Amino acid sequence: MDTTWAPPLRDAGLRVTRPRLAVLDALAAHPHADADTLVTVARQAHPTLSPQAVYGVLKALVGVGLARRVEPAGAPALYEVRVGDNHHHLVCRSCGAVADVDCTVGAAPCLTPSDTAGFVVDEAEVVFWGLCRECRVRTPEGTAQVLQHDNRGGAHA
Amino acid sequence: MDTTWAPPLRDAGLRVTRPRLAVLDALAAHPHADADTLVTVARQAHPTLSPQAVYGVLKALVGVGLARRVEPAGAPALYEVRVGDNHHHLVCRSCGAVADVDCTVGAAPCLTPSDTAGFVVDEAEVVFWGLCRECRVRTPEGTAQVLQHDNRGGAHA
DNA sequence: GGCCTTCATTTGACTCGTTCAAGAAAAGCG
DNA sequence: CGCTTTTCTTGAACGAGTCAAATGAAGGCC
Repeated sequence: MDTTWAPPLRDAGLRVTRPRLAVLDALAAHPHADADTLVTVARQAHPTLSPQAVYGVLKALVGVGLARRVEPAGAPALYEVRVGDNHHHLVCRSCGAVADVDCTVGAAPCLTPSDTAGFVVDEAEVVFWGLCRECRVRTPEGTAQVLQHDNRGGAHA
Repeated sequence: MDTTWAPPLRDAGLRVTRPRLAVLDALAAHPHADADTLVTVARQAHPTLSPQAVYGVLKALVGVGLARRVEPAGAPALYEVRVGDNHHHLVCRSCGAVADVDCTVGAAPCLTPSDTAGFVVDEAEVVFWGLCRECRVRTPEGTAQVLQHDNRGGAHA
């Protein structure tokens, strides 16, 4: 599996190191993992790996475009290896689960705001908030409201 | 000015206090301010106001729907009083400036992802990343890349 | 293959934004 | 005007992520 990642790393001008391979494998196995999870997973391949090393590796990978960083409001940052296409994300308010949504590129009206206020836009980031199937089953009616955006105008204790 | 905010606060079941009025005024004057800015501004009306008080007030306001919290990746959270409509934001990668974008509600194809992977979506959050006019003038060609998302992999229109 | 330069990782401390907790003060009802 | 409840103050704590110095590994060159 190591050889799979070596060429992309070299092409990006990065050295091929054990920590980087371990993190990349961990990323491939966990498509939307936070730094902490990646430390845990990558340690199976490289037990002495430190959290800071993972942060460093991730920063390098994101810097050269081999990984992407996603930061849903109110949750630690997530990383994914799927790059090159601009897809978006579904985030569960209750458990934080993340799923990919393919962007309907081409005919994507949402990506060109009507009035750009003088900005030159180069990317549109879309986050869909909701409840995943499991959480919908577990919480009969909108009971759990864990992750951010819990502004319902309801009663207050 | 105080009387302007009192009714909404009461309607929401919140008491009308000096810190809350000060923060609301500060919010109205600075449409996309972070907590720190709000502390500074609100102190003009209420000099003894503490940062924690502002955090508390903001939490209460967001809780009842009088304010909205926005968290652009890589920057401290911003707050705004414009609620009730689902508008989106333009964020400048270089200076962090934020501008509102009216959402083409009604016919908003971006709000219904093709495959929801079992999620029930109740909100779509869109962030447009780019450069504001000032930063474009100041930095000839894509020089500055300060705020997150410096993955020059495959940005897409 | 071994040496050397350079880049990467380790280790540890530290910053920033934010939250938590206990007591004091103010709001609003009767 | 006094009482109850909410809210503010004060001070400490927390998690995620970053920074810096020193050790260690990667890979080009001979």
